[in-house]
Amino acid sequence: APESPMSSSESVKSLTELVQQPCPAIETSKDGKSQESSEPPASESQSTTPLPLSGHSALSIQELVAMSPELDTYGITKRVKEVLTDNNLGQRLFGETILGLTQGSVSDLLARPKPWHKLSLKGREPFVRMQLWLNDPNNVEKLMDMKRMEKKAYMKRRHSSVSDSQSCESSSAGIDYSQGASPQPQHQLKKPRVVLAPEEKEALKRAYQQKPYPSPKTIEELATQLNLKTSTVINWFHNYRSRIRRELFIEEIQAGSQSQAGSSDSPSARSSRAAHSSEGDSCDGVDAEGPPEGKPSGPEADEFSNAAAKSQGGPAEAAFEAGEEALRGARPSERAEPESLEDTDDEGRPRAPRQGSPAAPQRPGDALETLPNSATEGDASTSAASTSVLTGESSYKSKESSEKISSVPSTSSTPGAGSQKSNSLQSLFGFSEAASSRNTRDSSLRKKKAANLNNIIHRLEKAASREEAVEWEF
DNA sequence: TTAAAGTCAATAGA
DNA sequence: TCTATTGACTTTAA
Repeated sequence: APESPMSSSESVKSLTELVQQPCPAIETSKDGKSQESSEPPASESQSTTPLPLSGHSALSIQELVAMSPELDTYGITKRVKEVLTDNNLGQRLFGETILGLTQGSVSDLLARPKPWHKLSLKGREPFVRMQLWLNDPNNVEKLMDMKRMEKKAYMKRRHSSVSDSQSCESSSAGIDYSQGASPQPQHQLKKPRVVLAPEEKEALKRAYQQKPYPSPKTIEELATQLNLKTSTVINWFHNYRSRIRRELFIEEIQAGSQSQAGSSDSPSARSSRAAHSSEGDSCDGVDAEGPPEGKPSGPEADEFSNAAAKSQGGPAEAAFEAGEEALRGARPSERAEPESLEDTDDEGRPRAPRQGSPAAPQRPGDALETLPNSATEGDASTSAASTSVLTGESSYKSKESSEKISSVPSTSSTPGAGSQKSNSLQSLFGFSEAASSRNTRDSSLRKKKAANLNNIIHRLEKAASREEAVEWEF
């Protein structure tokens, strides 16, 4: 609800005050973990608030989140990153003790924060925690203490080798939900992680460009062609869509922030606005949102243009064909393998094979050999295909590069640990250094938007040809 | 049921 | 080590 910059910053303050008191010392907060009960759903196993907040306060984190004003997620992460790096504190420590998240999640969160208004209640939680942490004058100190304690505990454990589960201190200290004790029997059945080969990724990306929301049939086809499990393909599309979307968010945010560097409105407002605008001008907000049917827009539609172009050929089929084509690049490698396709690929573990997913704990080496593919490169027979691959690839490259830039390096702003009260919230987004990368980003955005339009057109054509109901709002 | 959102956790790279 | 990436899983919404 908070709209005006003013109100948001003010409320931030109040929020801040609300929670500030409860977290005097980290250790206390630690032991205060009992109150986890407040955590509603199933997630209790992990994360569950080890956090330094509400040690005893009546407010649970959920409540705080619920009553939190709009926060400037980008600014918050920026400051957090600064504080962490300035004080040599790791994401793991921070994540586990302050956010109740794993390192990877923290990394992701810090690198690609979604705008506040795009976050669900759950998704806002970490940001509220970060804000609270930033507001805590002793934040760094506490984390340092934690670090020390962890180390001590570790040493102790090591020496006593007793593995009596790092009971005490750990609990008092950061709750090692890390791997720590592996309380239960080691999950014997660990599924090896699937690692998609670059060719496979390329093929999937191409397929995505043609059709961000492939039909089951297409997915099936892709899976078969690439010799991947259907679920892997499905997961890949889910993940890719969602990640692309986030990329767009940050690009928008950054673009927005720099375009109005000097403006006085609140950062939070700005960030959200930026995001909105993007959606807005993609005429349909289509972009980032693109739920299944209603709004297709594929965010990163970079190359959608091609898709659109070709799609017009045939309606529904187009997508499929596209998929087919997309496969070409990757296929060669698969093809090389006799069994790969149809050939009853061992259903037992359909795709496992390829990249070390199989029983073999996949090592780089394995992957290499398995993926023989090898055929791909240099194989004249595949030249045609590879050509298309290359084409596609180049575009990805550019996209990727633009993404790179987009990850703005936090710079100035208010580093200092300690007292960066909410005021910082207001000062965020003042960066101008980003300007340097602006052109690239702009063009990238433009490309994406244009691609979006193409995609829309494409889908409209499709829809029209099959007379399916369309409800596009332009 | 499907897609999105949010995470985990393995692992790739510095 | 630490951070970044990413396939898979879980929860939430529609």
